Amino acid sequence: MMDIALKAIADPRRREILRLVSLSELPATDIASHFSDVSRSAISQHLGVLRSANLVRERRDGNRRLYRVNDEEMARLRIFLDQYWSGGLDRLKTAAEAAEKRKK
Amino acid sequence: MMDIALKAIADPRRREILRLVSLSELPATDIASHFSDVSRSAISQHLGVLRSANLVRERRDGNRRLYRVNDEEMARLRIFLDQYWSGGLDRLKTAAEAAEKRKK
DNA sequence: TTCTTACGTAAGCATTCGCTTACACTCCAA
DNA sequence: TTGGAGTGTAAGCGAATGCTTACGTAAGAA
Repeated sequence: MMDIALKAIADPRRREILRLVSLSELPATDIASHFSDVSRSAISQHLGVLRSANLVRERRDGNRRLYRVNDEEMARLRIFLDQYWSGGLDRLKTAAEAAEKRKK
Repeated sequence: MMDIALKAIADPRRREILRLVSLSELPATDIASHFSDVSRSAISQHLGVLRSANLVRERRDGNRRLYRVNDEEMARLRIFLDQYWSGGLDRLKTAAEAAEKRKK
């Protein structure tokens, strides 16, 4: 079931959508207009994927549908990855911090 | 370029492989024998995907090829996700911790 | 040298994916 | 009530994916 979410974020276009709707709630048209090289329908289908992965929430406002990121599901996905990768939040945290320190 | 890694971990079979080689270094045959419902060749191809995503390291030992997880690349992937999802490690950490606390 | 083990890789196939075009529906304003 | 704006969805298509079988190759063992 977490599989669907992982497949969803594996697509760069969908990650960009997630980034947009994490900054502010947006109607589908506005989201689509951010992608000049692809049709509105394609974006609508991407939104469908994100919706079925429960990574975005949809709210109706008259004619429009406003999307925003589902922070809770994102957090759940993150926890899943944490536990999967290293069997513990702590070990991962130190690994990430070490890598970040090395970067500086 | 992080795309390849994300696509790689989107597959449940490959995640299971990563889990195995994060516990201990293993020859390809041993890895394959963990999957009864799929051929050795399929696992070899999965290993190829993980290798080109730089998520595993390969070491030759005579006839065999020993695989282990590449912790450094995993950490890089994790940092990428952290920054992508919430634009900062701190906000993510608190969100994850809050979700975990809610779970208890 | 000649097997055998341990592997990667090529070819082919069914399924999935991301996209486009075309269409259907729901609001709301005129 | 008619029309346009905002949106999801069906159909179809080319490309990518995951799998199988078959083959190729390197490293010991016999």
